[in-house]
Amino acid sequence: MSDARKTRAANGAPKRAAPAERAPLQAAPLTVSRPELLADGSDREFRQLVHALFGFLARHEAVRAGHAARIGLAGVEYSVLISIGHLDAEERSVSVNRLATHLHLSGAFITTLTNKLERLGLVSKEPDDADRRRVKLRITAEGWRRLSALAPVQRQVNDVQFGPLTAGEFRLLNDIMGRLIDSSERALKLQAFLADPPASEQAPAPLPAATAGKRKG
Amino acid sequence: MSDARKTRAANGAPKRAAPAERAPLQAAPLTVSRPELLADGSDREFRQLVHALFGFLARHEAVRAGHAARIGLAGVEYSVLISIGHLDAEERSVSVNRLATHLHLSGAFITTLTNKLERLGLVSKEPDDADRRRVKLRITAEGWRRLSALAPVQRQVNDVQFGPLTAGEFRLLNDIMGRLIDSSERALKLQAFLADPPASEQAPAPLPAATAGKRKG
DNA sequence: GGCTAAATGCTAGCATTATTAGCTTTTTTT
DNA sequence: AAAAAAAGCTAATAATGCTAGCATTTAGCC
Repeated sequence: MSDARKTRAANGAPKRAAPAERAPLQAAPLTVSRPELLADGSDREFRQLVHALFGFLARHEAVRAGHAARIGLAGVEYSVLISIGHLDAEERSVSVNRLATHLHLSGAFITTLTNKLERLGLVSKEPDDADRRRVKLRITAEGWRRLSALAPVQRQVNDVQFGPLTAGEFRLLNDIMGRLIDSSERALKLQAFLADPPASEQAPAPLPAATAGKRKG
Repeated sequence: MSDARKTRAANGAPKRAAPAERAPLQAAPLTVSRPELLADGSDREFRQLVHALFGFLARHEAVRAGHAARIGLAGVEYSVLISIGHLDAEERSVSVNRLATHLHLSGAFITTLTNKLERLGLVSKEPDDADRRRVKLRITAEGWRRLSALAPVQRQVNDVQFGPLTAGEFRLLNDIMGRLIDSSERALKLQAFLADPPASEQAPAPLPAATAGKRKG
């Protein structure tokens, strides 16, 4: 009853399994309502964008995985490595938790990854003298060597991946992404609120200050 | 030897573990070279964009997971469900493999997911009369019902998530994403080529037609 | 000062997500 | 008709990332 073909084969007769009441071809209601995002009253282009974003994400991650593979790492591991570099340059001291929030991953997972990178000799962990609960993460000389060796190839690939962008589009895209991150954050809060309203509060008050609501990891 | 704090605690003495030759603070070479993507000869903004893309896409997935949760599904399952709807509307017949390539997932995984959706009564699978190896995927009436029930909430959340976009930015973003998907595809091919050049071909001929090269899933 | 509470990171166990390999059935090619 | 290819299924397995519980250090409070 789970394999249509098997069912048919077993029966021998072409008795098709309950043709599932022909679904209304254009039954789908709008998934967005702002007029700026509708064309001729249809959300077709909007759905297209949402889908394209996933498509791009898959490829963007694949490119990262490719860069990472060049120095023997998985995609996330590579992200952890360079993020240590960036945070170290900007903030002068990188802890496990700092990195975890930066990358939106759990502390435990960062622990696992940084331990592996330490074993590989790409990252060093020293106790932080100011707060000895903390660990100071740093890229080792060997770590920098690997990143440097990677750069020439990375440059070629990145040039192709972002080739179609003009300087203006590049700046605008950068700007748009910044705004979309913020608005997505707000959307997530609203979503959590709508999924789990604080009881006795039916009113669809837009933008609640903050709601607990269990959130998936 | 993997836990800096433990080592220290065990020793009692503050002997810090080999301070890891102070890494050059700005040793990182450029990761992109096109002048359109550089500002003052630095790739800082470009790195920022790459990072922002991951940040946004992570939240975009979280929003999808939230929508999905409303009808008791995981993020991918929801994507499979609506993709069946879209492909069915556009192409009139959706097979497992068609869906797999559309979503960039393996056929086996699509089989698993669609079987679950069938068990849940949201999707129907009938043997394709034209080619009986194939299965015709369809959203059931119940599936449409769930999607319709979801829509009002989805609309509110999507309006917030994409709130900052003007009509012009929306169209441009849509256009840019389309181009970036194509260029990313090309970047992946180049990357595969550079990782595994067909031997005896050292010349860095840009844009090879097509190379086999094992690719990670 | 001493007791409690909070914060940091670690380990272990597990859930989810998605792939590859091998099999059966049907279709296509020779 | 036989061989090769294509579609989808199952099983085993890999990668990814989380939660729970623990030890150590720090901060707050009386």
